[in-house]
Amino acid sequence: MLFSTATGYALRALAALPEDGTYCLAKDLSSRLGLPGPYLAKILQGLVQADILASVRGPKGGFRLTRPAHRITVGEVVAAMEGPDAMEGCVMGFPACNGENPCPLHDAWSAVKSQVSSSMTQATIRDLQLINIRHQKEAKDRMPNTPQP
Amino acid sequence: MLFSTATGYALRALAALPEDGTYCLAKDLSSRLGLPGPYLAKILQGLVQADILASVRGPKGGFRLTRPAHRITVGEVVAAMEGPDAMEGCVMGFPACNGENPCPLHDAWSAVKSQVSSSMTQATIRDLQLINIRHQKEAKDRMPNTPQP
DNA sequence: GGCTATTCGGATTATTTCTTCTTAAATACG
DNA sequence: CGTATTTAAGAAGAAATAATCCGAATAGCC
Repeated sequence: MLFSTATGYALRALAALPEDGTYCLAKDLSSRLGLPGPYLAKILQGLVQADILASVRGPKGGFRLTRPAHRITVGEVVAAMEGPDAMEGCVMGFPACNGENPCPLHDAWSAVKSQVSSSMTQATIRDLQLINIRHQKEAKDRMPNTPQP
Repeated sequence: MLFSTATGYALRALAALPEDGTYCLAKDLSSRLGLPGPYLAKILQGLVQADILASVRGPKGGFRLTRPAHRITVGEVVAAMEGPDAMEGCVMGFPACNGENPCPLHDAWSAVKSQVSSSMTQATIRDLQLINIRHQKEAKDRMPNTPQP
């Protein structure tokens, strides 16, 4: 993966939140996604401080997005998790690599960076939600004889 | 960086080895490159087991490439360091992401992967050596009044 | 209003992985 | 055969990941 596991967890959690702004328990998220509960809780706290999530404690509390899902970009989340310049520097860590004296992967990587960066600023949490929805639908279609009420 | 620091160190060390197959000390490499000596030594050991380096211990010993630099690809080194499927899976770690149900970065990332992979299998250690050589030359040109004999 | 159950917030502690250091083994040379 | 040199391997430290615990805030109920 390109990013840290924590960033992956953050994105998966955000994509699993309900769209209607209902508060959602950290515990529910972790059990639903199969992620380590306490670790996820800490990640969610960080997202609150980054103003991506809002939290309320006490009964009926939990976490929700501060904005509609389509107003939160993937890039924003990555920046909050990994720091603003996560993709800087040479792919291979060569200090001598720069535009005038490029490493063999320099151009490929530059292209990659701008491509991924622009995709990240375009893609929103809403887009990620759709993956899960499609994924669930797909699973359902494969097994039409689901438990009846 | 795309890869781990250890992989970066490995590539930098390989690129700094003499071309003529002379044995080179781990200590020399680390001091020349400014890398932590013991850690680099361990990395070099791993490269020996991957049949990229050969080592001899004792006086006049050291490390050297098992093949000419242009016969060792960057991809081979990365695979030895990071495992064969270092770039597999979704960029964001989404389990639900696949070709039929892609995440918003899926296509961009796929393009990236094939681009970087092919660059990696084409680029060799020899190419990396050239960066350093150019880099040194450049530094020299900027400061023509170097110490005279 | 006060009590209680619920849920986040922060601190502390374990576990694993990554990095660095120390000691042991091997080789060449006198 | 002994000693200096150099890698090899295992031990120690640092950082990331994951778990646990208790305190603080909120909502609902009596």
